[in-house]
Amino acid sequence: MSTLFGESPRAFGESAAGVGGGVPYDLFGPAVLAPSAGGDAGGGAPRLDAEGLLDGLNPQQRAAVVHIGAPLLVVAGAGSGKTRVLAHRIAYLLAARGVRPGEILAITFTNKAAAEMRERVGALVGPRARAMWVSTFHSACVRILRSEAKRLGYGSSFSIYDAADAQRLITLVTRDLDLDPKRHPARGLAAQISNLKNELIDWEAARDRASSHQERTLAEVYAAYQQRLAQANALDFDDLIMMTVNLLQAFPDVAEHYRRRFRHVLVDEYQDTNHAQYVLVRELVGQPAHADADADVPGPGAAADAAVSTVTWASGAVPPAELCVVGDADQSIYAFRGANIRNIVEFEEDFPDAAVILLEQNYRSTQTILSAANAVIARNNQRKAKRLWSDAGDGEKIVGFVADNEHDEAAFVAEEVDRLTDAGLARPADVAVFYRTNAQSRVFEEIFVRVGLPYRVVGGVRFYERREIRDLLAYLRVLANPNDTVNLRRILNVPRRGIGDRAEAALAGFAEVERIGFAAALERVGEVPGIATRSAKAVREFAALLAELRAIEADGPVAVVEAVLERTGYLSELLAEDTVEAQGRVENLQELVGVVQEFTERNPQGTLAEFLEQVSLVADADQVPTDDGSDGVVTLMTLHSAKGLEFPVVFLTGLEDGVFPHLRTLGDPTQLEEERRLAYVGVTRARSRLYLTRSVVRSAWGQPAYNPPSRFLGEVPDALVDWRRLVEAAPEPAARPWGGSGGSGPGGFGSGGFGSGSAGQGAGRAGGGSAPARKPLPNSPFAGRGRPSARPVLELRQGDRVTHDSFGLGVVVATGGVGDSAEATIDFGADAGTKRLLLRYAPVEKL
DNA sequence: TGTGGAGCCTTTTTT
DNA sequence: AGGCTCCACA
Repeated sequence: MSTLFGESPRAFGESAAGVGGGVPYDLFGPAVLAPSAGGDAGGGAPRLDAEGLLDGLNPQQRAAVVHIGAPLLVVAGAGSGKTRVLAHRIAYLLAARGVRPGEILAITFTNKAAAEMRERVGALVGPRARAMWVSTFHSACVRILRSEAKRLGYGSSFSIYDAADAQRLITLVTRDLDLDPKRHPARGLAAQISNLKNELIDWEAARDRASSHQERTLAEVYAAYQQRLAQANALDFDDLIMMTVNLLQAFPDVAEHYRRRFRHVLVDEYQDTNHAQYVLVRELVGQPAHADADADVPGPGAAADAAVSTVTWASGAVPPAELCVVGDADQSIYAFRGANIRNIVEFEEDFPDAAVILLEQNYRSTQTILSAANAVIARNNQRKAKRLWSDAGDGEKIVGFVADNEHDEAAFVAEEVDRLTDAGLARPADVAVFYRTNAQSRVFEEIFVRVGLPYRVVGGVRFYERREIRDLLAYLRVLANPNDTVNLRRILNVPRRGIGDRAEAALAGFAEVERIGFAAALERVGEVPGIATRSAKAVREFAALLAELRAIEADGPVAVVEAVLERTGYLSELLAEDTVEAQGRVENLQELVGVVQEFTERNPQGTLAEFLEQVSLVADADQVPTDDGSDGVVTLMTLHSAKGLEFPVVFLTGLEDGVFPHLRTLGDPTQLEEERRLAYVGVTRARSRLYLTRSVVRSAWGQPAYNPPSRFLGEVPDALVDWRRLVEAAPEPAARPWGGSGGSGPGGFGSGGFGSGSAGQGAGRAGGGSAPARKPLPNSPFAGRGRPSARPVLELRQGDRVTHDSFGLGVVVATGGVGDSAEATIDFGADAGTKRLLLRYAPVEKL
């Protein structure tokens, strides 16, 4: 096969250290595109021994596997073998209960989880597993929507818009509506619309319930946005779920079709479901709404309440499918994007005859690690009691380390990995480094590159979000769906071909007036008023280029991709640039061509549209390196990406109040509890060795900040931790020795330690007099830079009352940062709202 | 129409 | 510190 690059692209699994992002590993496995034929394929599967499937399971696991009938909730603590239970339950259904594979629908959140489930089930039941639907919420919905799109007025080749596409389209909409982008940032609007969709509130309902000016504007944007999506034959991520729900509710025959088909619905990570997903599951199961179901749901209003279930289930209709959900409320870490912990907490109210099985035995970690996890999570108030235990013994103590600064912290991690590998105690592949925010990965990368430690960053600047990749994909999407306006406008002048903003606006205006699509307007440039002759010529050439590319589509995805790169001049422009950066972009494109080739090899009949669909539904968590038994690489990722994984050695870094827990959550007990669950997730990823590290100084926004130790550190019992290094007392007033007297209370905040600690220190620095006792390190952000403030920075604590020159009276709800970067979140009441202010500048006085 | 610099805002986490 | 948008200029 001829490639544009001569050499065939390197396999992406082997990217060298430093290649961040990357491509998900098993995205195009044949099973993903397995024929959707129902029924019992592969009759030659091994005859399953039902009893054998129960071997090696503990009594609770066994109960979950054999449970029959009523809806089942399996509360699965971290490491309690839930994937095993799900896989065995599915196999057991086939072996002992005569269920046909086609009757099974198993839903996960990530492709990786789906792939793993598919593999585990496949190992138990053989090729018959192919006939099951084992997929993510989103792919399952896409599959349903593709076959039923016509009913919703969509073409079956609809595009899927990810968050970035959605935001772009919203920007266009706000421009059309003449909204001030400062007052109405697309990002915020996108988030709000997403929230509405997660609550199954469509634009009409949003319009009807809008009571403030803000809400009316939002509804207006929502309506216009939805109209534009329809014009582009596109659905955004949230639509995939909401539209499927709408479909099932609006067309009883469709609902019945799927209910007849799926007699067993299994849902993984149930604690992460949002309202829309919850309703989707109910609709699929066909669970009859019990008398007071509506009353039970503290939904976002009448619209959502009414949406809970339209299922009226009379005799003669399909009986409800068997439902089995698995989850752990303590690992709910996605409330910020609409996940509703209520779904799992109130499962028994939703399904009155439900059975609940609790899995508390952990097969992953040492008791030391579990005791730490239990102690931390116990501080959360609103939770059902659950204590993980293990018979694996105590194992190693947890190692604590206080670094001088973030570079020092990263160096410690690198040295420690080095030490463990030299001693034969671990391979790089056994090690994971976790942090709260993606930005924190950089320091680790710098050090790892320097010392030659192989690593891989999961997430961060994602492969599919790089500009060149998005550009190329935009071309492909336009070819697959000519109405995809957002992507068409993206590539209109990429690479530069002389079609500027002005020409674009003229085309858009013409399309609007003529009520035709943007693509159609291109074809009629001649009639567009106000367009420069030169631009019109460029547009004609561009339209011809698209036609030319479209003609190649029949030759398969690989040919199309190569043609796009060549004939658009995209590649030659990059090559001509001759910079390191451009070279990197070329390599990325090369990698994408490799992905397309791989897709084609695995799916010889695969179309461009199918390829794009796979790509759209990729997530960060899907790119975790697989352990192939080699030494592998160290994995760097955020705590969120870490869920569901396990590593023999885990470094939990950046344990500072303001970093983790994140600054934005400090003032809100509910959000703090979510942060604590995140800590719980992080700790429970570790099998045998856990490191907890923090840094005294950390540069953020180019400014050094002293952050107090994370409150979570104080929640880990002293006896479990071996502090490898503590810092002298100086920068941290002795108010709170780490691991000391229990830290702050449950959810406690500002009770002593934290407030006084940070404020006192702030005074020390800001006053310019008593600098921290520690001398700056050569590479410290302080080196050679003394920058005392012009005036002492105000010391504030939570609860302080203040007055602001323009906002008036307020109350401090949270503080963070120290010295020049000290800031406070202050609630100024109904008029001004809550503001986050940099105290160095803010005209605030303490009362 | 394209370019370059100044100034801005950013950072939560993402299916 | 870095990436992006906006504005002034070629």
